[in-house]
Order: sequence, then structure tokens, then C-alpha cells
Amino acid sequence: MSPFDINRIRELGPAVSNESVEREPGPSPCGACSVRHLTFCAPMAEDELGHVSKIVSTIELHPGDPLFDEGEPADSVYSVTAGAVKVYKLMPDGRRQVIGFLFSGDFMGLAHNDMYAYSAEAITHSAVCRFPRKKLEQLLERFPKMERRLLGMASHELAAAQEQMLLLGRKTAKEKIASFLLHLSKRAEARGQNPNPIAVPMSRTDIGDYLGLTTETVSRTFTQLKTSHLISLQPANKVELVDLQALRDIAEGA
Amino acid sequence: MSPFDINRIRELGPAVSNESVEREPGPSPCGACSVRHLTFCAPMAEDELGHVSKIVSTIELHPGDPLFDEGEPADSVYSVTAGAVKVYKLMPDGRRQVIGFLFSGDFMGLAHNDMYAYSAEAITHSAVCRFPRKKLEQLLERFPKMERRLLGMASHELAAAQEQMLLLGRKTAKEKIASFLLHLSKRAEARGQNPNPIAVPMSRTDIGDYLGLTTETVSRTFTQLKTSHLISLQPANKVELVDLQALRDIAEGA
DNA sequence: ACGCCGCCTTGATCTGCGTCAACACGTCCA
DNA sequence: TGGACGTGTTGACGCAGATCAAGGCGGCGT
Repeated sequence: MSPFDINRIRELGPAVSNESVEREPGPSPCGACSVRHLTFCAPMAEDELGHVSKIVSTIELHPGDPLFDEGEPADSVYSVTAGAVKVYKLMPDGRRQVIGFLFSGDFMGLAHNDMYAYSAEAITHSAVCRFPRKKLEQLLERFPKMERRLLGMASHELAAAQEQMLLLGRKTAKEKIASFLLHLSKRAEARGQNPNPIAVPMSRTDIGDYLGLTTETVSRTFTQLKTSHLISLQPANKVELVDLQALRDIAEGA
Repeated sequence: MSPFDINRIRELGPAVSNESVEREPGPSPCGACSVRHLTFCAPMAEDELGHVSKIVSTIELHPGDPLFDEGEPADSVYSVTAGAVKVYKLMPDGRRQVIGFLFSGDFMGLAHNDMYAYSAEAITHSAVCRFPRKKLEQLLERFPKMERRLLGMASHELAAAQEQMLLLGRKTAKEKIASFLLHLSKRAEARGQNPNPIAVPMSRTDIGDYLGLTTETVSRTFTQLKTSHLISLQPANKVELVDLQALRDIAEGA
């Protein structure tokens, strides 16, 4: 699991160093960001790539750092290049709904009007790429095919959101937790990370706010799954999915 | 009161008839469909419009008629031109989550892969416009700006889905119902219909499956709001929002 | 006109999860 | 070294909403 084997692309734009690459689990803004440009816009011709790399900048975030808040003018779109970020909505009395957890390769900030629809905050030490909206739009003007890629990503997001509605509206606590773990595993695999002892970097409270549960219920359900030998809790916030099929059965409500 | 009782599904082929304009609140496939093309793709040049009208066909649906099922190959995108349609997901044991209610001007079927992510079924006597995916894609090739419109619509959908997550995960039954009624009202207004005594064409069961509640709780909450003089239930499934501000306060959890 | 059938409403009871509370454990810093 | 703090776990109890059950009502077909 070597984080980023750079070589892929060298940044042409500002704030670029073609040598500085961290191989750590920690963020590696530049290298990872390059990789992300590819993911974000791939496949992309050389000239396109040049244009894209000129408009981005990398931001490093520490655990708990806010990136933007719901209601702020949405002047940028972001792509996560390392770490984990949560996006959430708040009610006036403080009730919180986590809309999603973002990892390397995920994007956020596509707003249908001019304001962010949610707040974003780093969970772990993270790095994100910033795409100023104005410049991104100019780029879309120039390379209309990028819109299809964006549309594809938005559709994907939409399908995920609808799946989450089913979870929030109709699943039990146990089904929610099982679905959540399987989802995390699938996404880790998709991004080339170890899908089985999965990293679970977010707190019980965050998980609860994502699944429509309290931290106590999350905790109890974890121990229940552990006691039934479906999962095993490991050090460093890792969770091993011991009986995948049983978890799948539970997640689907079978 | 059956505005039209013609043959069930009447495919209108390439030509959009420009004369048949209905004046009824009931569905009006041809006229409305034309209008919808405009909405779907507006603003659109004359030649574009010509192209679009060549690829669509109109389908008439009666209450309870299915349009497509989750898991089917997604060969078409649909735009509702009259009536009301629900889209929903099912769990193996029959639990149901209604993902959304669609009215005139709404579209569905944007799938991120090749299968529909949900099932669609008419609630009232309805009409929808069918856009074969293949032909739509050719059109997108020819008129890339349409993709921006589609992207805008998808982003809008996404924001709505995220708002619904907050509702499903964190709101009480009363807050859910109040939010739902206000949402219906806003959408009726957006489409130029009466926003106050609002039409509520879907059943209590559908509402419950949309809000993550049972029909009994939906019913009880309606009577509770009625008893508190916040709403008034009128004949023909109409609901009057008597105290808008109080409803808004409840919906926001204030 | 009648009876059937869906949908809605209402009541009684049950329960999954929330709430409140206590405590264990690790980390940080004085 | 100790204590304050944040995070996680566990227990006891309560409640919002689910479940079970019983009508009411209106539309529709014969």
C-alpha cells in the first residue's frame, strides 16, 4: 500500500515541486493532487491537463479544521487528495446530519445555487485541491467534455444519496452499521486500499450522525456485531469484517 | 372525471403536434410535453428544439401504472409532463423507501450505470416524455451545452436529496410532516400552481414511505396539526396551510 | 341501491432506540 | 506523577413511534 507513486504527472502550475513527495499515510498535497487531477478529469488530453493544473491550489487540513460552512458563498469546488473529510448539515438546535465522508478522489462543493449546501471539516490530517469556480467554468467552456465527467460524478453521488435515504428511512440500527461497514470497505477497495481490516477514522458520534443514530447505539451495535463474531475491533481504529456474507445479509435486511 | 380515456399508452412518434393544447388541470401530453422540452432544455435555439422534438415520445399513465423497475436496463430518461409519479426503492422483505415525488417538469432516470436505481409508478393519471438514452446522447454530442443544463438539474436533485437525509435522519414526525407540506407548497408554486390549498395526491402510505414513518403516524400527525389549527384538511385531498410561520418554525426544529 | 374494497382514522399496547448516568481508558500537559 | 479531558463502553430507564386491532367512510361496479 504505497500511497502515491508519482511519476504520473508533474505539476506545471504554481506551487509545484516535482520532487517533494511524501510516502507517508499523512497528506502529500502536490503529488496526490496531481493524481487527483487525472481522476477528476481523466481521460484528458495534454493541453487540457496543462490548463487544469494551472487553476488548482492545494490546502492542507488538520483534524477538526473547517474547510467551509453551509450558507457561505460557494466560490470553489474541492477534491480530496488525502485523508478523510466529513460534510454535514446542522439544525438550529444543534442536531447534526452527516451527509457523507470523503476520501481521496472524492469531490465536494457542487452547489446548485451560489451557496454551499453543507459544511465541510477534516476528520484526519488531510489535503484537498481547490478549484476556483470561476476558473473552472472558463475551463468547462473551453473543454465541454469535462461536463460529462462532472455529470457522471453528480449522478453517482445522487445514486449514493438515494441509497442512503433507504438506509436512513427504513433500516434498523444493525442493518445501518452493517451497510456502513460494507460501504467503507467497498470504497477503500475502489481507491486501492485494503478493503478488509478497514480504517474507520471517524468518531462514533460522526458515525451516529451519518446513520441517524446516537453514539451509544453505534457503540452497542458494534459490540453486538463483535460478540456475534461478524466483525473484530482492532487497534488504531481498524475493523475487520470477519463474516462478510453475514454482514451482507444483515445489510440487505435478509 | 376522466379527462382522457383513450388508449392507454399512446406513442406520439417524432412529430409533436402543435395544435392540441389542453386547458384542463388534467394531463395534456402533447402540449405539455412541448412545453417540457423547453423547460428541460431551455433556453434552446430553434434548430435544437427541432432535434429534441424528434426523439421524444409521450406516454400516458394511469394511477398505479408502473413505468420502470429498479434494476432494469436504463435505456431512457423521462420527464413528467402532467400528473404525479413516485419513485421508490424496495428491500427484499418489502420495506419501501419513496425517494421522491415527481410532478410536471421533473425528470428521472439519470442512472450512473446502466440500470435504474429505483422503480417509478404513476400516482395519478399522468403523462411522461420519454427520451431514449442513445438518441439523447447523440444530441448531447451535438449540443454540448445541454450537458450543463443536465448538470444543473442533477446538482439540484443532489441538494434536495441531502436535505431529505437531514429530514430522515434527524427530524421528528411532526417536523417531517411540516417540512413535507411546505416542500409540496414550494414546488407547486414553482410550477405555477396554487401554493396554498395544496394538492396532496399521494396516499398516507406513500407519504409515510417517503418520510420514514408508518401510515398511522402520518395520519395521527396530520390530525394533530389540524387540531392545533396549523393546517386544515379539505375535500379532494387538498390541505390548507393555515399558519405558515408556525409550520416553518416546526419544520426547522425551532 | 347495495355491498364490497381501499384508504383513512383512532385506540391500546409494545419496543427499539434515545436519554441519562457512570465509568474505563488513553493522551496531554503541568 | 497526577489530574483533566476527550472518546468509547455499558447499564437503567423512558418515550416516540411502530405494531396490532377495530371501525368509519367514500367510490365503484353490478
